[in-house]
Amino acid sequence: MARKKKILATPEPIRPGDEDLGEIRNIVGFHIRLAQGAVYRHFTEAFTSLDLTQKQVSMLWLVGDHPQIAQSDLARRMRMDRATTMAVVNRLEARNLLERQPSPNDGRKHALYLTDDGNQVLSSAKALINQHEEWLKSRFSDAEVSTLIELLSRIHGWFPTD
Amino acid sequence: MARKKKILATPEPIRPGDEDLGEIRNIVGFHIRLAQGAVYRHFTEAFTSLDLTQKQVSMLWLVGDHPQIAQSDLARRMRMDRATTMAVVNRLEARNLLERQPSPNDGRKHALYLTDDGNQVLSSAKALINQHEEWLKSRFSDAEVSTLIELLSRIHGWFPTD
DNA sequence: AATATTTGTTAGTGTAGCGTACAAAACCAA
DNA sequence: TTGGTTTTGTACGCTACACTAACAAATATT
Repeated sequence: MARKKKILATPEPIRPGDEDLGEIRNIVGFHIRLAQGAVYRHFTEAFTSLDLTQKQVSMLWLVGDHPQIAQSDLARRMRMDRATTMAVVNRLEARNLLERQPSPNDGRKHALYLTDDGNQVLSSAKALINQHEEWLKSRFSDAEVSTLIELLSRIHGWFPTD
Repeated sequence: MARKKKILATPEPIRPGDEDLGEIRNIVGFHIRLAQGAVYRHFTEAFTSLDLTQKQVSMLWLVGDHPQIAQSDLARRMRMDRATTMAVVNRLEARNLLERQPSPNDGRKHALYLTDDGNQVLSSAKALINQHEEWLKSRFSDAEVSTLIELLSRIHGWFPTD
């Protein structure tokens, strides 16, 4: 049930001679993928104790911010399809962090809300996220962080509102 | 064997009222993940005909640029562990795009090289990558592209050499 | 009322990351 | 040179997740 994870799977350190990536170093998508990988690994390490993935935390967070949200709404905001959203919700529900109840307005929808456990876990998760983000942001100035978010937003299509 | 993929799984369009992401919009990692997702989806669509993933193309590209490279070397450059690298190499080898041969210098290593098919597929892949990158870069000025690559490099730890 | 869309759901496929364990080759230290 | 350590490739198993396809119930549309 719980993920087996004892040691962080840090990629092996770069060695002299390994640095040359050839032409591929000019491919933006390649850099995004490597950066996401690095963030993913650090995130996973940071969340070993809570045993949560990036998607799971994002989902808890969004449900916490928007109680009674429907799965389809969650899926749109997280840019996932319904089937994948189902799987993540199922996992969180199985761990009693989140529950489904029928929506009063629309019989097709299920309203999602956090359980007491879910709220507690979300609080801990937010604390860990702050540490994780500090690790991530420590290499940038505030202006660079804003720039990075702005540039990334142009790719994924959502624009920061402040 | 071949992936079944007929229709791009574009996430459903954002609706009025969906835009509010709450506090999570300030999390850099969240934006990186969404951006990677958007790039991944466009990449997958672009590579439907060749039936290749981002990792598979990156691997073909690196092997093409560095013939006789060992798996462990590939893994380091792509920042993957050996087990995952094995899986990707196995898939490419099963499709006759890439082959292993014993390394003359080091009996432990296997030298990787592209087959004729692999070279041909890589050429097509590079053409598609150019189109894909155009799609990605079209929203940025040249200076912004450089900035983005530079900022992402600080995360994944590799610095562009030009 | 008939038709179309939305939503949740299940089932199945493919890709990927990681832990663990093992064997062979290479390297290093005494 | 022997004996311990490291590197490399490999196999097995588990988890996460993106996607397709298909279905039923509820709702919207015409």
